[in-house]
Amino acid sequence: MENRIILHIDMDYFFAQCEEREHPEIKGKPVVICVYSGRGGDSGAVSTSNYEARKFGIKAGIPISRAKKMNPEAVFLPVNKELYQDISDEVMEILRGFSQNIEQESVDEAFLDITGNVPDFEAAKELAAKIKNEIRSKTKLSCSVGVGPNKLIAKIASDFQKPDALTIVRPEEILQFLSPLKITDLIGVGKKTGERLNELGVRTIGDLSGMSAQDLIHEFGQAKGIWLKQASQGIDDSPVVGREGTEQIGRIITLKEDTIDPAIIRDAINVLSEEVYGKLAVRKLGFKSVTFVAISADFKTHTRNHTLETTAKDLDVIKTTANKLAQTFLSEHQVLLRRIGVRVANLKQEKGQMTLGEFNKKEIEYI
DNA sequence: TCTGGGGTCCTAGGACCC
DNA sequence: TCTGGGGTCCTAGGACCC
Repeated sequence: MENRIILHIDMDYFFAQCEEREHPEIKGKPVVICVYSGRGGDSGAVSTSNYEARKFGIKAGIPISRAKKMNPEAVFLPVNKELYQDISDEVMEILRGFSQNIEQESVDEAFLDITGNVPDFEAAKELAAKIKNEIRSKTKLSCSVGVGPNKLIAKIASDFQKPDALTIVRPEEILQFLSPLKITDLIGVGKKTGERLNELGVRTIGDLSGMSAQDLIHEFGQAKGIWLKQASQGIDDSPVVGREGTEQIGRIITLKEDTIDPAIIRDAINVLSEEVYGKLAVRKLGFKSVTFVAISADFKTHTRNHTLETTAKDLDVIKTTANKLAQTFLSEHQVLLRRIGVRVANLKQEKGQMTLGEFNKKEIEYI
């Protein structure tokens, strides 16, 4: 685990950049990719936006209606997942050409362990530049790359300057690099942890590294305390590992209106179950647990889970179990529901499964 | 200004077994 | 009447990420 060289590749404003590639006429304009909730009008949230839109304050997570007020002239497009998945496949294929030791982190991000491929960080920098060039020439898209001695540093580095950036952090530069950054720049420190740390007078990663492990453990518990202490010093031993497959598959939707009507909820569960089943079936996966997810009108998330005796694979099991769980939940809670979801987990490949290559091909056909 | 949808990982309490 | 400790699995909730 010592002296590794890790790359993190992060596609710039991915969904919006994909749309710019497909529709060159929108390039240069503010572009906003939207997830509409189906409640009519502009109900929904922004998934991502390009840099022109960000100048107006339009960023991921804000309501579409608010974004429209910030800039009514911007180009608003619905998400086109099939397009982004196809382009993602192109990018990942290119990356695989540079190193077999790859971990795809999301649709637009990946880690590469190039320890065995290059002698030092200077060579790593050249390789990273080469990767950026090849992605640009083959897909016409820009990305930002971070190079560091571990995943944590590589990821923070890829985020450090954007877009179209290349940032190298050598082992001896870690503390200098991290110390002035905000604590929320540390991957894994979000809003809640950030606020609690602020209350302790901690604003930068440097401040955090000045806290004792004991105090952090006292405040955040054993695992998180130790992790915070190590992360603040740029220590991260997690390996780059190819993820074999997903651990869970779910679908969640926003209801047309808030409701406690069991018939409406049942109908929605049946549709969601079928969609989850569809995803399982192409991958030839069985499941051992089913979860019903309910998000109430006040945006609280509730879950009801059931673990089966043995691995199942039938649509009917998903439907029946999810509906039973929903009934239990509804008998306990008289709250209006805004969104509901169905999720299966403890996934297991069925016998006579496909190879990974066959699986990838099949999935492309399915999409 | 009214809030999407896909995930991962961790925690705490209880059941159950040895 | 009082009575251990460890391990594993399950459930519900929460933080976080893209």
